Amino acid sequence: MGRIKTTNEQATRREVIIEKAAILFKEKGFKAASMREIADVVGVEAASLYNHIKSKNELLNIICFDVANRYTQKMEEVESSKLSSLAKIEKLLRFHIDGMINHFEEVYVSDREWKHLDNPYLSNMQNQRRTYRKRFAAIIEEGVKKKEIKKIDVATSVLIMLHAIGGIESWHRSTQKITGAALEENMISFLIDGLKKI
Amino acid sequence: MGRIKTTNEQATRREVIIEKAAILFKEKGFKAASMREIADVVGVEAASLYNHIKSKNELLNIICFDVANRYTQKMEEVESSKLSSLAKIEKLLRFHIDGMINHFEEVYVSDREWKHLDNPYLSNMQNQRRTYRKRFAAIIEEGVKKKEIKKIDVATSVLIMLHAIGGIESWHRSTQKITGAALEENMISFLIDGLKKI
DNA sequence: AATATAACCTAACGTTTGTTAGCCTACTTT
DNA sequence: AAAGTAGGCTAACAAACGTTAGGTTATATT
Repeated sequence: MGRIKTTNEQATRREVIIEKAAILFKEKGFKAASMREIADVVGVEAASLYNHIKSKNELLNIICFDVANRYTQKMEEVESSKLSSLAKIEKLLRFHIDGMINHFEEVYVSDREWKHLDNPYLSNMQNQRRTYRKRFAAIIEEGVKKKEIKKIDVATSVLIMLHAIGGIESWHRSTQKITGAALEENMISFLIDGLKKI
Repeated sequence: MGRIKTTNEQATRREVIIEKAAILFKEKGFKAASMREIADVVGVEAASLYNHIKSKNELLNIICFDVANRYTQKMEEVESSKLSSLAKIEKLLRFHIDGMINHFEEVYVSDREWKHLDNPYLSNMQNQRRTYRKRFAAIIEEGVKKKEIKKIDVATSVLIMLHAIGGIESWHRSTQKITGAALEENMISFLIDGLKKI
């Protein structure tokens, strides 16, 4: 069929495959997307993919942990900063929103398809997600204690915030899109206002 | 293996199959859940399922449209009521939350697996979802115009509200659960406060 | 120009998938 | 008790899946 074309940004053919896989996983789901389909999009026979990757599941591993590691790193950065609790939450939210806007496929796949990871990656991811939510909750908790944030149920707010951002998916699909920047401001003002003392 | 046992609530064996399928679709996703697994849970051989249903996809159809029709019906009921816009939104939100708490599997599957419907059901569902969001947005829009709701970007609020409720999934998984009723009140106060004029 | 290696191909494998055909058995109705 | 039917079984199917083996071509290195 021909060789895999690498653009300037994508150094290796491996990265091209991962990128195309992420798009397909997002559109059809991990299980429904086949290696033959990925190969088609890449412009190559299915067997040829195995010169660059070990397995279909490795593709999912890479995508999921790329995202998860970025999130963990950001959390560490934010935690060790000297910002107010409210400002910390805002920073994390903006990071999430930015991720959903600019690395949509990866983030979307990581969020919805991680269940199909196999061990030990699966339990690893479960831990990482649980830990992340706890650290997120701890920041809100601290804000409430310091009276920077109004008294709310912490667990419920975490749940709302982290999932609300998933809604950006429908922004991607919408025909009359407002700009990404505008969306970010709208979301922040809705979510952060929900935490502010009046 | 033995016959399918029907409890008092579940009139038909068909309904038992659908219920078990919904649980499995939720846990593994539609594509990853096999007819043989469903059969196992039901306590029967895979081939026997076809005495009660036409196909695997029919199971998904039933689950998805059961939910979608309930939502459409509720929307009609709310639209034709004489409530304020804010009260209408609250009623719809409470309905969503209640659905996520008390009909978790069905609602979850309907929301995340509808992409695997096949035509004409797929386009039907896409229309129904688009329409629902539009009607939801129209209520907020009206509330803003009548100055019952504070000036916000309507599209963004719809997106946040409808997806935030999806977060109840993580409430189900959490070990130290607050009660469903408490969760409902917490969510409502967060989301509705985001719409109220101060 | 000769050689080494990376990248691709075809062909095939063993599984798993949804589904059908044909038969047997438990229950219901008469 | 006899007959009818609903619900189950085994066996098998064709298609699709992820993946491997082994050979061929293109590119890079010497």
